[in-house]
Amino acid sequence: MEEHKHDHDKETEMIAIMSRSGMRITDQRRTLARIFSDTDAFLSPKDVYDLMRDKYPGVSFDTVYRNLRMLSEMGALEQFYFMEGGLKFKGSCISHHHHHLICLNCEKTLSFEYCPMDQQLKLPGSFKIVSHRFEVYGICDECQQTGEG
Amino acid sequence: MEEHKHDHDKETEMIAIMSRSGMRITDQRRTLARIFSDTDAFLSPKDVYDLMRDKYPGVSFDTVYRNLRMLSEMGALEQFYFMEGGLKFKGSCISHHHHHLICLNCEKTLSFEYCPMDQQLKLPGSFKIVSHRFEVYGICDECQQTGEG
DNA sequence: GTTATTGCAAATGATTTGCATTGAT
DNA sequence: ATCAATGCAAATCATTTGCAATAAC
Repeated sequence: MEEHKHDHDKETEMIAIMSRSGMRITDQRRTLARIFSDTDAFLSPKDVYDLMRDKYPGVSFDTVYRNLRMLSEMGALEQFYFMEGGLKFKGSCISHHHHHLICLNCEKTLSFEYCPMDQQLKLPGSFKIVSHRFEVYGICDECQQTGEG
Repeated sequence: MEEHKHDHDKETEMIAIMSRSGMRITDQRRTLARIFSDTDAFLSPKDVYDLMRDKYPGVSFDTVYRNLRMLSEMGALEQFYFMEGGLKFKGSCISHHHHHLICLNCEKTLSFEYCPMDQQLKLPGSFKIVSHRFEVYGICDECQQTGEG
């Protein structure tokens, strides 16, 4: 059930972000960019570590963590905390604002354009709105078919 | 900046949930019900532990954890993972479906009725929708005034 | 050559578990 | 009296840190 619709633009963009932020482009980071441009799913640090080791048997867990954190901080990755699965990462879609459908089974994501904040929400009190979060969870086509949901 | 709009109904409801689920009503749990009916804010396990200790100097951290987890599982508490602050809990509002404004400063919450899923969202693919999440983050009235945001 | 990045090992922090004791029913 | 809940200590798991060796610029 591996995803391999490699998104070359995303890979290039990720490396560009690193460069722009003054990071050095190491082979590990190149591999990270490759991993995240190869999938739309959320990956745990362990997932990433395992994928990295395919190419770099000697890679260390802390380097994976360090890089995941740095890439998140500079916006190349999105973080998400799954109540059951802990913290996971996916390549971020910097290009435009949108929200996600998230498959509870395979954790792949599908983005969509509708944003609730575009409505005239009348919210109580007078909060100064800073950000919002809207996600829809379910079982994707594929997982429904393979009965894995 | 303590909240003390004690919600007696919520306290009663929480204890009722425990009873219904076959839990024994210990003093610690009574105190938990009290703590969560005294505030609309999210509390970390450490916050709860500290509040508990006011009444029970001898209470242990693991008991707090155990009870927070059990109460979440039986629906008396809602969990939320703050990217910066980790896992926190608040008394859940079982009565009706709604979403929250969450103050990024004091973590108090304000509920509102608008739900994006009531719109005719046209979502891509054919996900089987299971659940959703919508939260608005900002700075509450109070924190704006005290300049803490 | 200079400075960031890596791998290692060790430290930290959060959460969980086993077990004898205590307390609610 | 019975069985679940507690407190303690130790175990586990995730994440972070210090530092010398290494690699990118």
